[in-house]
Amino acid sequence: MRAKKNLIRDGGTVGMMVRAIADRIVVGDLKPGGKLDEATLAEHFAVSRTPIREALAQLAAMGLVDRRPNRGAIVTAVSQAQLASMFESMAELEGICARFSALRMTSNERAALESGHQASSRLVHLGKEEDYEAYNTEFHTCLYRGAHNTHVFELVTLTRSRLAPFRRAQFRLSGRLAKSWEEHDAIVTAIMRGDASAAGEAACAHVNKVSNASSVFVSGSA
Amino acid sequence: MRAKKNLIRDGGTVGMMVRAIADRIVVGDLKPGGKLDEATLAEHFAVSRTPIREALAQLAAMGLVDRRPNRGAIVTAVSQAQLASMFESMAELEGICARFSALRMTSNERAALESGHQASSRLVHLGKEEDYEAYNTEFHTCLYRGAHNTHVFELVTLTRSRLAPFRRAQFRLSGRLAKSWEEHDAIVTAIMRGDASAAGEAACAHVNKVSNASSVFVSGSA
DNA sequence: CGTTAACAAAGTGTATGCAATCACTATGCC
DNA sequence: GGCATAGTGATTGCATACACTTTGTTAACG
Repeated sequence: MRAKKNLIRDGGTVGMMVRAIADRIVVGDLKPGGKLDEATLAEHFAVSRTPIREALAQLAAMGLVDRRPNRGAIVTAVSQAQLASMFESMAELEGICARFSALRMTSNERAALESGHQASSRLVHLGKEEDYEAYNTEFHTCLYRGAHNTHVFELVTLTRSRLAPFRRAQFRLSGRLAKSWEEHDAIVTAIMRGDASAAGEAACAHVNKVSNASSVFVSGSA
Repeated sequence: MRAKKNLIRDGGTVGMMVRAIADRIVVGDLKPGGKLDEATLAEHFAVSRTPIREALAQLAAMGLVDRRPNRGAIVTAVSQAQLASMFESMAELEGICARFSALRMTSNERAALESGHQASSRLVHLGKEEDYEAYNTEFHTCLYRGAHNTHVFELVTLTRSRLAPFRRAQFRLSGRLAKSWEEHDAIVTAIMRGDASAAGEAACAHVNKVSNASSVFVSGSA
């Protein structure tokens, strides 16, 4: 909540720059290991170095950049092992969310989850990757909210933001769209049944599939 | 100035102040909702406001303080619901660590875990609460490391630091020491057997017990 | 010719000053 | 008498200036 508040702080100068820099990192405009010169960034955003330093501090807290003492800040370069650990964590966290969701979701939340899921089947048949990706984010956010645990929500959101750069193009893999929907279906069905452990297993397996799909791009780019 | 810099060699000035302020929050010297005035803190640490601001930013990222735009920073006041969610998260995270530890701990790590655990039994019989508390921290850190997942380690460490203020006095409850050891024993035994699910269950249950024990103090103080 | 030490340049860390925003209070109006 | 509004005080946020650390290059010595 608090971290999110800092992220979404509209109108704030530093918040805007945080999002701008984070976007540039996620998009790949700034590559891992690339130097982030404070003076250059200050000139780019037409501000002084002080707010830039604040922004870099927040980005460092998010794990997107790495600040070395007296040696400047660089875009965080995640090793293959670290990436695997993040995906593994993500799978576990999603499993927790799905488990809790199966037990705690309100009837409204269940209805919204199911209706959105059924509607997304159209996107799959039409092959609308972009739209499905947008819905996918929404779907998972529903799971996070449905767990009714603010701290888990924070942790899973943090992890997702760190993984964002590596998950971007996962749906480009042929057949991934349909498989994703089937995996979602298993999760939704289990949640509707109130079967916590099945929902947890399904969500965990789903993320692990995404992990495998994304690792292709990682090894390809690195 | 130079003499002071020699003193704070480890981690830099801001890191030192972050730990100092965090300690004061954890100890209870600074109470939730208490205002953290930049000028006062700057005078207290004999530095300017700039590094204080950096320290507050890091503390905000840790979730220990809450920075309101243009309204100053206060010690984070966690609601009962948020606290419960954090304990629940902690239980799940520890469960994950124990599960992974059962599968991945090296023989050295297993030996260290078991020997430390057996040695701690002396502390229980002698009723050395302080020493046992110190060992307890070490024990759980072993579990976190044994999971061999850097990201989970980060998440669980973050959560533990946020919960630290509320877990301090848990061992003051009569009989909690012996029960804690028994719960540890169940975890260690399961890990030694390589029984992942049993280890996870045991660790999860252990933290939930701690949650119940700590909630007494929370409701008592608040 | 290789190695080391010193110097210079660049960039981060810190201090201080100024401007903008927010809370509090007092006064005027309803 | 209560509420709204304007003024004042304080505190945060940003900019600029300076000091210290680090790094790369060059020159001198072994």
